[in-house]
Amino acid sequence: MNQSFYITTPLYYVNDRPHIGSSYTTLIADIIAMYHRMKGEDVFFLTGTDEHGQKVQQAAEKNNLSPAEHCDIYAERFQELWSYFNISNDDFIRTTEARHIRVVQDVMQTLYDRGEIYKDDYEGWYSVADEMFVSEKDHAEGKYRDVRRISETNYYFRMSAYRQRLIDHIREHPGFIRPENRRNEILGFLKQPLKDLCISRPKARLAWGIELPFDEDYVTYVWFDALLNYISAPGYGADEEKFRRYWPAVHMIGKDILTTHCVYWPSMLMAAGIELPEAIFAHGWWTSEGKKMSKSLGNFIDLETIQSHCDHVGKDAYRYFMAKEGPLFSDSDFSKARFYHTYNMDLANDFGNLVNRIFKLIKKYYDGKVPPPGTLQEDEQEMKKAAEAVRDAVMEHLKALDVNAMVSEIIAYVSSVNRYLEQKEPWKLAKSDPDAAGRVLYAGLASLRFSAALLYPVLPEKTAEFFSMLNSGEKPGRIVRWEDLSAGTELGEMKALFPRFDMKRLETND
RNA sequence: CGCGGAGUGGAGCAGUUGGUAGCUCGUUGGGCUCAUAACCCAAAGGUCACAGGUUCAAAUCCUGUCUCCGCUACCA
Repeated sequence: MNQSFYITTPLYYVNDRPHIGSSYTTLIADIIAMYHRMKGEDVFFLTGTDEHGQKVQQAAEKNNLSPAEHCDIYAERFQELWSYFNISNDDFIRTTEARHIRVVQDVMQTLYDRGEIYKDDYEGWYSVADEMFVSEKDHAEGKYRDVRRISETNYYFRMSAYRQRLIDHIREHPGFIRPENRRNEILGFLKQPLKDLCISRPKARLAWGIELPFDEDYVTYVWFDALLNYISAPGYGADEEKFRRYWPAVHMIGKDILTTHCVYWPSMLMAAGIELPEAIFAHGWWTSEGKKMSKSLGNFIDLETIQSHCDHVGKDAYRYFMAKEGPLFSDSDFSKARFYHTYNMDLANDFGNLVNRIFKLIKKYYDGKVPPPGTLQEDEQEMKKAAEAVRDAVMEHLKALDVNAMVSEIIAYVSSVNRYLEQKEPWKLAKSDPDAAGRVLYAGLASLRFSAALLYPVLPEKTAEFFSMLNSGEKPGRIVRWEDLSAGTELGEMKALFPRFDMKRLETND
């Protein structure tokens, strides 16, 4: 049986409107999933929505909807978004689904039976206005209004007991938390004693949640509920074969939810006796035009803005930018100028223009048919070897989940084909030495075909168009051999894959 | 306050067994004209935050200073 690969996005909370940040995690997870499928692996790629909790309940009330109705609207919105971006997720889980609730209650009961959960009173500051508990420090700083001392009885998970085991695991598995700076953050965090985690909410205060199996007066704390999706979706407790096949997962997350994923989640799994995730990768944030995105500044890059960019240069251009320039290891800036500039440089000038010139040369001098390679000479052998080296490098970077490096590697190769052409000048050779010109054009086209095949997860639509132009009967989705470009095939109709974007348009309208 | 990270030519970044600083973009000059005002070549531009120290030799190791940033959890 093929090797399996399981990758997840966080479950998106059905409260905020989707924006660039929501799309980024999903897009890079999608790209990684697609590369693994290209390798022939059996991939399970999961995303979904997190639908419980106080904020959902409040938002629903505000709109005069039941929480369930509210969730339906948002879940659909996310599904439409992923469909718009051609996201290849294999499953979409909603935490309000029965299959999920069953697992949450099952795990909850197991932990309770094992004595991992206990009941206790908590006394602390509570802001009535904001309906939430306030830390000692925040209260001292006067951040919240209407604060009073209250006490509440809740259930607690003995998370503190797992501190040392967690530290050991992180130390013994360097790739468990990535990138390394995040790993250090968590190790730093764990230097202090770990507290137990409050995992319930009294229904009197919050009804919208999964009822505790051992106390009907309480619902499960939303994070405890949500994290379990990673095992409920692949069939934990329901389809053991499927679960064993896919678990453990690689979790792609944003840096904001590092602690929940790297501390709460592994502790929960250890307590339940379940294997820990293979890796947790926390990427950085996008800034917008050089500034931190914030609700108050109102500079969130929302879906409408993204779609208008996609209308100009295609969805693949957006995927490409996310993949190549995205904040994998630190924060990164999304500006219109940078976005369109990158599009022009890499896709229009390098890739698109190169396709165009080679196709035109073949049309002009070879009647539109792929010329025979003849006997490849040293330079062509070099192109072939370089292509294979790029493929290997891309697969290495894939292991590190370094999408930035993967894309850079391929586009640098495409760029080298431009240099190769310039050096060989097939437009001159065509007149003096047609065989040599044919060989060069074959090598150029073979290199482009190889690159296009490798770029498929990043540019699914455009590489499909490329193969259709190539008219070889192939579809992207697998890694090809450089030398398998068959001579004699008549090229299909030509069109500009990536029309240049006129930067002047940025000044005039949008 | 504590812990951690960062400060490299105009911009964004590489650069951990220490040995005369690289990449992409931008800028300037040239070439080519098969191509989407594209492509190719070349040049200019950095005392590698600052001050000390170790060493034959430091962006790279040590010490101190300045600046920026992240984390410090039950409201995900």
